[in-house]
Amino acid sequence: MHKNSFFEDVFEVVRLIPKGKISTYGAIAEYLGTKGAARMVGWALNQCNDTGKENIPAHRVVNRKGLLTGKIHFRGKSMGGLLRADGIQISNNQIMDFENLLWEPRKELL
DNA sequence: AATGTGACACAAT
DNA sequence: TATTGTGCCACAT
Repeated sequence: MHKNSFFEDVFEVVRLIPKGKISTYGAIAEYLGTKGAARMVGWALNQCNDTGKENIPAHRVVNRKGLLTGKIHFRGKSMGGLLRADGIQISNNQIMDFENLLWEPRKELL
């Protein structure tokens, strides 16, 4: 069952984030059973910039405070713009109503 | 095989 | 309350 690498697991979970919702690095790492690998989740998502992984809504993953810490790593379109396209409101790199929009795979995918 | 890295998370100050 | 420092784990080199 561990055929997929950690990165691929991350991609798979991120792909499941519904439009209009967002998740966090820590929540995803925790769901994958490696709670301490939150940083690794971000690094994995960095690979999303590569062609072929454009289906992955990396913009829906933020840190646990709802801050768009990863926006600087986006090439081309801005992270905030993509989130707004999902109907999410942003103010000063902070997702509005963050807690209400949070999608935790640990709960949702159970 | 060992060391370095990183889009985090948390505790201590 | 805001900063700072440390842990953390899987991947890259």
